[in-house]
Amino acid sequence: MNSREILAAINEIAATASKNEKEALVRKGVVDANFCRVLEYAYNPFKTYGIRQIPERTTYGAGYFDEGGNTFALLDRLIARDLTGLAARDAVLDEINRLEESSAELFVRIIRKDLRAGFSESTCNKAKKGLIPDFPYMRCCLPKDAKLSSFDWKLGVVSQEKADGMFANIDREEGGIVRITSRQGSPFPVEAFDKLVDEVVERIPAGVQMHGELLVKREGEGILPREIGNGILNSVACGGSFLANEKPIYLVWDMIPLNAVATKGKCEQPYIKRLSRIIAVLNSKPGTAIRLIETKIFHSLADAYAHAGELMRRGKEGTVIKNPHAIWKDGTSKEQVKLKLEFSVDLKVVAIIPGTVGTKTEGRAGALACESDCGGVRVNVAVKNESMRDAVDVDPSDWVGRVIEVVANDIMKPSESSELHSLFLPRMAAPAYRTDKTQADSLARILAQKEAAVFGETLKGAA
DNA sequence: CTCAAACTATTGGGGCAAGTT
DNA sequence: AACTTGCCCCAATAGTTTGAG
Repeated sequence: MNSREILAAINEIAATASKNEKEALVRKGVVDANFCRVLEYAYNPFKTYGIRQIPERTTYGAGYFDEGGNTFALLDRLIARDLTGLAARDAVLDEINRLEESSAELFVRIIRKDLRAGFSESTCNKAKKGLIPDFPYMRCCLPKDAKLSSFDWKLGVVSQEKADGMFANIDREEGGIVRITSRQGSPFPVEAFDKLVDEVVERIPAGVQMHGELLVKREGEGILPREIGNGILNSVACGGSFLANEKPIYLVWDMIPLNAVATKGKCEQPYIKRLSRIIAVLNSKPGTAIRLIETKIFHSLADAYAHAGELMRRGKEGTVIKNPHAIWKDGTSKEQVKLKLEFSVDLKVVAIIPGTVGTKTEGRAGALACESDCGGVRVNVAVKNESMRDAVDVDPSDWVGRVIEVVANDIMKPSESSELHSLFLPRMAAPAYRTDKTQADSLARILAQKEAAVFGETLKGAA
């Protein structure tokens, strides 16, 4: 297929509502090498182009991909950051101008990493196994999606700190190779983690993958807060290194055989058994960089909530509780549940933020810019749902000045990037503004709301 | 026929590095 | 030197189809 035919095929998939039919069409497409290549360049997470503001076409060409030009070679140069900044923008504009309309559209969709056809990486891999690299990961659910009463409270439910750092897999392969990777599969440079790697080789049996949280410890200051620690880890991930007085700490909570690490993979051994093994492994040889995350066993939900409350009062995010029988699987588990801080506040809408260019909300309302009564807190909150988006678009002025209820998980203090307070994970409580209230909360009241939520968890736990 | 699982798509904040002005 | 952009991490939630019970 040439690039014009490929866009036609993609648009046909976009026009098909049924997921099964989409998959069937993708299956038909992947027999073509060029079609595969388009999927790969669009959805392989390691192929990124370093350019978000894509220039507008200035002339109309007639070319196709790799006919009269070299589209994939250009994409490769962008991936390699051989072309960046204005040079990248110029080269992309030249290519858009060289291509005929459909091909140019396809080219732009690839750079945006979104073919806009209602299918993505997992459908690609169903159609052609291994086409897009993916990284097995078990997610927690929230209490509203779990059946906490079915947990084996009699045997004991595991309650662990929800560490506030950076998730990492550590693989110890049979050959002795150690790999540290992020949730998105990007490798951390092991050279920077030499002491941790030594400890893995020394203490951890071959053929396993551990799951845990990377934190940074600084001499005299202890474990650094998320923003600082993750900043250092981001820098190390980009080729930097730890200072002499800084060292990575790995708080581990799971260990599975490497052969379970696969798309839709499973490890049927119950969590309580995996946990015992981690404890046995760590106890058999001493070390300081790899530690079991804070772990307790409880026999009632009230006690589990009390533990979450205790950690929140220590400034932590909360806990994750796990059914002792929970298996490990790639996907969202209903047997491990996040208990974390959440509170709601009232904010005033000060402006409408437009939706992202290139998405279905382009040219429509995307989010509401909100402020506290005193102006000390400022945060953008996504439009709740489509009917609300319709309402905002019909009469934006009706929304500005209104008060909305916003649920959030934390308050971000002023920083280098913002002189105001902000909220972490803000979302609207309901798809409507409040009709009973015209005054927003002040910063002081918002801080108090958060404190009340922390205290409230304790009360709930004690009840 | 109902409900939950699976998947895709939209939105949020903070910090770093590299590019731009 | 100051500012901007892109990208990494951390997510929650909506809306759809599908398939299990």
